[in-house]
Amino acid sequence: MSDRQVPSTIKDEALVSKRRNQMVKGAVTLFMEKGFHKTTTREIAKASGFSIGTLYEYIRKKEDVLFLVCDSIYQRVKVRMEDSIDPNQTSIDSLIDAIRSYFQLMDDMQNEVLVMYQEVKSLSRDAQEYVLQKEREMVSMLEQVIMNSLPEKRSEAEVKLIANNIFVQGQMWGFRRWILHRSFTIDTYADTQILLLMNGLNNKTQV
Amino acid sequence: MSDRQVPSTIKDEALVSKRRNQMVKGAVTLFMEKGFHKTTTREIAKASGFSIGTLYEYIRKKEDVLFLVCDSIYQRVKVRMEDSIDPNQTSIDSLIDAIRSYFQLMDDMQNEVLVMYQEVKSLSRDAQEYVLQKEREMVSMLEQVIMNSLPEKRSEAEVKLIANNIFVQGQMWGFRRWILHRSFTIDTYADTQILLLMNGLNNKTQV
Amino acid sequence: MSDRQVPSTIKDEALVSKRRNQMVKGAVTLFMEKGFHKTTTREIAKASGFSIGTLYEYIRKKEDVLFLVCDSIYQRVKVRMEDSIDPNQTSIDSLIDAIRSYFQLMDDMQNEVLVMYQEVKSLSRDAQEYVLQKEREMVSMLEQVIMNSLPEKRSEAEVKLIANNIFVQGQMWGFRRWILHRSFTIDTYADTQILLLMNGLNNKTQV
Amino acid sequence: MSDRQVPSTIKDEALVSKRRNQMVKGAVTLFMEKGFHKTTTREIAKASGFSIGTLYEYIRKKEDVLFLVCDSIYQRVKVRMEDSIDPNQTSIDSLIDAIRSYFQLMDDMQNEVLVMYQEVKSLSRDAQEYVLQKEREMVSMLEQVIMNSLPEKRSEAEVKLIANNIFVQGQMWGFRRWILHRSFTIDTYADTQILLLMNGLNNKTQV
DNA sequence: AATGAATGAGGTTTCATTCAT
DNA sequence: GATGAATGAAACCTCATTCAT
Repeated sequence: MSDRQVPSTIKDEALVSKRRNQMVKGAVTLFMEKGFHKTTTREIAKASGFSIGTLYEYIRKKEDVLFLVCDSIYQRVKVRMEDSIDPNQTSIDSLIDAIRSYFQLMDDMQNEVLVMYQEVKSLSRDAQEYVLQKEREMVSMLEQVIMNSLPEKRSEAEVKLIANNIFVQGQMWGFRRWILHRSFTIDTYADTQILLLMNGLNNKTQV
Repeated sequence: MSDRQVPSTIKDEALVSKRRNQMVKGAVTLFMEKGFHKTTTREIAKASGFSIGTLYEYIRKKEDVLFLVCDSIYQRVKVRMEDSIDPNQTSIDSLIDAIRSYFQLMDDMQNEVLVMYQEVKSLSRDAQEYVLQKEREMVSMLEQVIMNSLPEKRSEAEVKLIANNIFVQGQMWGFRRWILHRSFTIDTYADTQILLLMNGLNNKTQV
Repeated sequence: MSDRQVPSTIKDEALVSKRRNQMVKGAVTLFMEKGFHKTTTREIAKASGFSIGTLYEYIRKKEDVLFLVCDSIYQRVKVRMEDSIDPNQTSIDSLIDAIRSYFQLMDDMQNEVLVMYQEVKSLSRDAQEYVLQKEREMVSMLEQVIMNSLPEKRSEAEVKLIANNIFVQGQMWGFRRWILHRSFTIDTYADTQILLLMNGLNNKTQV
Repeated sequence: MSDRQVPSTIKDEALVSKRRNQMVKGAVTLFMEKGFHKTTTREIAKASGFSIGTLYEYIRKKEDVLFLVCDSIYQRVKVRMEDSIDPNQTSIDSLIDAIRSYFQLMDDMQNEVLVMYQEVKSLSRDAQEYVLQKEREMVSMLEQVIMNSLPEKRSEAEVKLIANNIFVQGQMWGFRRWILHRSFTIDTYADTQILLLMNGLNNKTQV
């Protein structure tokens, strides 16, 4: 669906999907290792299992690959978030569950998230806007959960900030792994972040 | 001092410093606009106010410019942090002051921090290690303040995490400006983050 | 076969051979006129009849062109030497024939030999070693003929020296043309060298 | 005297000579190691013991350095040849002595000769002509000795060829060292060449 | 007379993209 | 639909040479 943004000369839509999946899979690894700019289209083609000519039957420009990668990552993240988060729940525990499963997701997709994180700026304005929109949607899923789960009413800004904090803390687990993975596993990381979120520095209670 | 890592063919050290400052100033703007990879060395030279030949008298490779930029940013951030943070203070208020001035600093240097944030991965392994080390030092400054300011003893991991959270929240003000600046000024942002940090979600008290 | 030393991104081996022949042909002329260093890759591409991009599909570095040139020359020299020299002949006349045809060969390939002569030192250590090996092989062909043709047994060193003398005298016809071509044609040159070789200075006999 | 061909902005001729000697000494080593083209003017200046600016007070173009080097080598070779060769002697032994001392000279100046050998072609037409002239003069010294030493009258061409052979065999000791130095010392090399020259292949006599 | 900072033309090489087969 | 050879703009970097001090 979102793929409609990247036109292909190939008619067979199923084939287009299949080839693009190959592409994204190959490209993520490469982008992770060397970054978008240092990865050549030939390398992408090779990693995807077809020729450079074929690659260009399914995209127009190199940047399209990056867009496809980002899009696919967001798609997968979003699906998994929707699966594991029920915004209609109203208990504090449901918020905690949501956070925990989001952190777990960020652990599973560390590499992908890292890539996206570092390379979005290489997208065109348009594509960047599209991607930011996706991110806004995800943040507002978190906002929903937060609002529904908290007993006392909070200001909109405060809720936004909490959502953003959680969102970034999830990504942080990936992009600051060099410092965080020394002191934490994903589980202790989640526990400690939740503890801090709930109690701040003034109280010290077990979650 | 740190410049020793990038050799120059020019002997006059004062001149080297001067020229490199010009370079860094010019490069930051360019990197911000188009990213490191899309910025050409000739553009850097021009923005620095000298010829391409002269540029290469002060660096060896394009990557050196990026290193110089990162180094200079860290240097400036560090100096300002050291100026505004007194790790020997033991009151909660001194922690709050530290956070506030760190956030202010991140507001002032938004662009620089954003650049560094997005481009470090383009540095060589060595240079990256050097930069990460700088970051570790800054995080541990925050750890110090936290440890000294809190009445109750916290676990090392917990302190580390709080320090990392604060550190990243500062950067976040820059790299998520597209979402945060709609709801906050740097002051309300600082206030709210501090509020959350202090009280978490369980209590609602005025700072 | 020997081409395996210079990898190409092009898969069609026949095409690789064809294009490299074009390249060598074009490059020899240029190297002869201006030397390897003063010849630009763009000039080589142009003289070869294709674009600079295409040139680099068939080589990795400019030096590869030089190697290909040297290799091709040795190949051709060797083939012609093998065609015209029968190392199993045992008469003095067969030695004389061998020398005469070798000199004729050096006359035909004057330019090529000159180029190789002046530019081998621009090759990498490895490539130089490879080229010297080829030369050793050719010198030992001459050694064979000499040993088989002479009635009396000579010391190994003496045979080696004679072979080297002949070999260098052949090249000398090319690289000292500015002095030799005034007094000799290739035929009188061959005659006189053979005369000297056979009789030295003590006797004066007609060949 | 020959230096007049390379103008200098410096008036003090003694100083010019001194500086140029430094230059030549430094440059020969560099040219030997990396060749003329891969040696930079800065390297030459450094090896000469002065700055790049000073270098250009004593020459106009990089090529001048090469010319100075070649000129100096020829000068030295010529002086030594004139010292050791008396063209008025008429015995065969005096020819043998001349050859032996010329070969010894070529052994002493191997590196210099090799450099000149490989780099003359980088000189301008004019300079090349000048250098070839020097070479002609040296070859004709040999021609003189040969003519005066031989009992029977030889044709001019034959004498020329013998002189050229000897001349090139001397250089060959340097530029084919990779093959000749395995089987010979300079003394056995000289002996064997003289033996061959005298007796050819038909007779086998001790010198 | 000596210095060395500044210059910029020009070299090599890469790589996204096209298009004939 | 797939291939891969061909293209050339454009990038990085070097280095001979100049000239103000």
